Amino acid sequence: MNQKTEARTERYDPASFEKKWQDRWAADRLYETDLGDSKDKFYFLTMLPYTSGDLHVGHWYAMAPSDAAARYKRMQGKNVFFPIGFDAFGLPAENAAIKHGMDPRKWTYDNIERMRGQLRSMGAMFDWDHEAISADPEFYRWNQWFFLKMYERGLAYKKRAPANWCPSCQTVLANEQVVNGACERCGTPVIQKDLEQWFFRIRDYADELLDFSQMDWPEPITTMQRNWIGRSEGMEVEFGLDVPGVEQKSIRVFTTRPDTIFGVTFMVLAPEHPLVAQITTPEQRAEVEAYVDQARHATEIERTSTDREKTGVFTGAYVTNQFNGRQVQVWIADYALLWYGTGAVMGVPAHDQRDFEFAKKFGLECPVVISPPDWNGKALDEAYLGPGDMVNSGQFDGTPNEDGKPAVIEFAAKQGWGQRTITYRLRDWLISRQRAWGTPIPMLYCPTDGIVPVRESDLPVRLPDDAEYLPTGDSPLARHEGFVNATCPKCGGPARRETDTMDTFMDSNWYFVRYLSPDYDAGPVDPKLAERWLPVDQYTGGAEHAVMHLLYARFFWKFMRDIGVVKGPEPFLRLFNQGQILGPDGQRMSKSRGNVVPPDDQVQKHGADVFRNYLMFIGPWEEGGPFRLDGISGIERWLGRVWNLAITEPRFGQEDAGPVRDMRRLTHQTVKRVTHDFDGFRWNTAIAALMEMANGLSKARESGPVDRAAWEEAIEKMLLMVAPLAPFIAEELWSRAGKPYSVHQQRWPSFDEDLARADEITLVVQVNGKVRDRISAPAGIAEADAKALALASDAVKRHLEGKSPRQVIYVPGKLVNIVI
RNA sequence: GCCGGGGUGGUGGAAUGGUAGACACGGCGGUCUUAAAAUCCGCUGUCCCUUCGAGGGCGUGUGGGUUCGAAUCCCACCCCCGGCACCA
Repeated sequence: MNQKTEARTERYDPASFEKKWQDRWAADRLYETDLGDSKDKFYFLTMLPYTSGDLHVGHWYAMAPSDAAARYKRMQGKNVFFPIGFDAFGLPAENAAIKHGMDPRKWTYDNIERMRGQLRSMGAMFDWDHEAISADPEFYRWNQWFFLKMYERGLAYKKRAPANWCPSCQTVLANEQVVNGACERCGTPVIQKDLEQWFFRIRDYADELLDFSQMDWPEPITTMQRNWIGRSEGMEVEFGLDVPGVEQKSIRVFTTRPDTIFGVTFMVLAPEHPLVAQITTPEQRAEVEAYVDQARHATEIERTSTDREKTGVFTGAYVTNQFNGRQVQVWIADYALLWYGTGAVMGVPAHDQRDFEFAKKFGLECPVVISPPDWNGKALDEAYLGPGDMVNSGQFDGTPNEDGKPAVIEFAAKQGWGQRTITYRLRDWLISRQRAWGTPIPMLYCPTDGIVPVRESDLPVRLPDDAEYLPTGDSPLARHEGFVNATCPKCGGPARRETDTMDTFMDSNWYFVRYLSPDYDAGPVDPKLAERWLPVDQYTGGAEHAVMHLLYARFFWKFMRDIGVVKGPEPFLRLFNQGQILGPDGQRMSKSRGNVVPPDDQVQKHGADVFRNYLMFIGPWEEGGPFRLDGISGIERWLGRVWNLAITEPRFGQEDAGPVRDMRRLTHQTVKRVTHDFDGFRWNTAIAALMEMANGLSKARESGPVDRAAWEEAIEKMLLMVAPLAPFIAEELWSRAGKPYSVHQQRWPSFDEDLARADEITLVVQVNGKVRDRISAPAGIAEADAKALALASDAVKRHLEGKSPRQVIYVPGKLVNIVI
């Protein structure tokens, strides 16, 4: 340092104060919410993290902006509850157990301990007193309780359903463990094996789930849910079956096109359809069996792909179309799915593209029964899907096909052949998992009493501490004698426990209810708190959950409402789905790809404030995208500038009205923009506005003395706006300015429309839609004046070339377009 | 394949019927310094013309359309991302 040095200003050094404030906030319990006071309550929920190990950039990307939004709500005077917990059951823990010989419980809880520390370093205002962990018996006990309630109400039932099965490992595989149709461990081709499994009747709620009117969700998400539920109205109709020795005398199909019933030339059964074995003729048997076997290896995506070459096999059997007495060949093809409709479809080649291709390939007839406009009676080149009059359709000839649909249904009903039916693409929810690290399903199998539920008073059914995880064929719990052997509550005799566990989506169905009273033991939630704090006001989480979790949770909420645990139609009033952050290579981050960006190094290097703001600045939150560190220095410079502006006073002095007005306008305009952007979760543009403000204040300070009142107002409002985004630096600067602790308990700054308004506008002048001039004009300029100003422009005259304008369009305060 | 989202400078992005490229990164030039870093200031889509004042053409994945005016709306196509029911 040389002797000439002025009092050197201290530089922005996050490491010097971030830890200090983190500890202070924790010691003061600054973020603890008084749940007893529900005045202006705001339940802000972000999806709970899975206990995968270390926190990665994706967690920060999800949680830092959620934290900023929760802080903003709090500054607006809401009593905000912002809890956190851990999704602790699942496959990765079990994989770790198998791979490293570790106890999945230890793996999970060690991860939680590490993640807690990392989450605290983020500076988020989580209320740790309400943490819930799904692997705690106090939590999963209520999963079991809910299961029993489902069972009591007939909403839980058992049936056979296929699961991925590796014949070599003798074990069930998750879809993730199947790579190109083969077992990831041993490479053996995976087959579908039928197992007895538990289901929840989500379809009973399908119509109610289609009602999105009681919540404010992004439209793409509701569209996806609507399509996922896939409600179709149509007809279920019987085709006569007469195969010697087969008891069943008809096959039912579901169709959304009853108007095309006279055009049926074949029927397709799903290869798994129970009738297939019975009706197949001896000559066709070998071919059919080979096809059925082959279909067991195909994934559903492959089977339903519309651009795949159609495959299928004739069973040798026929059914009768009762509408016209026509004999119709019965085929099997893998594009028919057993679970959808009746597992059988009628083939109308002329009016369904898939049927058309099938018929063409197998040389089946293709009679037209809906007349295309100006149809000449010739064969079609492709299926005709549009409207038209029914033809070749007996007594229905000449009926417009839309009227024909109800008419055909009515006729079928009168004849006793069928009826109007609604079917859904949505399937009942299979919740059984043949795994050890999950909630045990609380059911018993008694040789005398059959399936018997565990008594409520015997809950929780605890996971054993010493299960074996190595894959040897059975579910790991099935080999644990102490777990399996139980007593039947009905007869007192020996019984076996159900050894399957529940899908982990069960946990995420209701964890946000548990947060309210994680220690409550008289029920899943303290009813008083449920009444006061539910539903969730704002939910944030990854877009990848748009359908499954968010639909299951809505279903489960409605069930909880029906058993009186919660009130109201929907769990999440407002939803925001952020995009997914990808690795620098544009791929999903995963350890196996080696593209995981650990946030800890960055936090160490730049501080938590810089890192979280960088994530908010890189683009619109809903879009996500590849993560690169390229621009982080821009955020560092901006916060450095905020720091300098706040800790070094400018020269104050008397000033002209103009610059004072300009500074106040900058302040109020920025508050307006930032408020608006925060409301829409547009962090990137909010930060851009704050950067412009900081740049503007720097410039004002450099160019001479500034007005004290305007400056102090600017700095104060700027720090308040920075507070939700960068909680550490805001607190430090607020405290240095001698203002009362804590900046996070202050009110969000207000703005004045008049002060925010610009005095001058730039009037854009176009000739034939091309910009030719820009003229500065007073903000309130009248239309006639604006047009006159535009026509007087030299640039405009040059482009008019003497021609006179045909039309002059004026967009107030913005633009004049002269059309010639 | 189906459902949903997206494609804009060298890079991340802004603008959702009215000035394309705000705000940043990077680059170039300057200030300060013995020097470097940091800071601060200026320039930065592209091509043409230039008498150096400026002027003009092109430009938002591709092709077409609607409109006085299109990144924005409509139609067709291409590519990328998410989901597709046992990863969570």
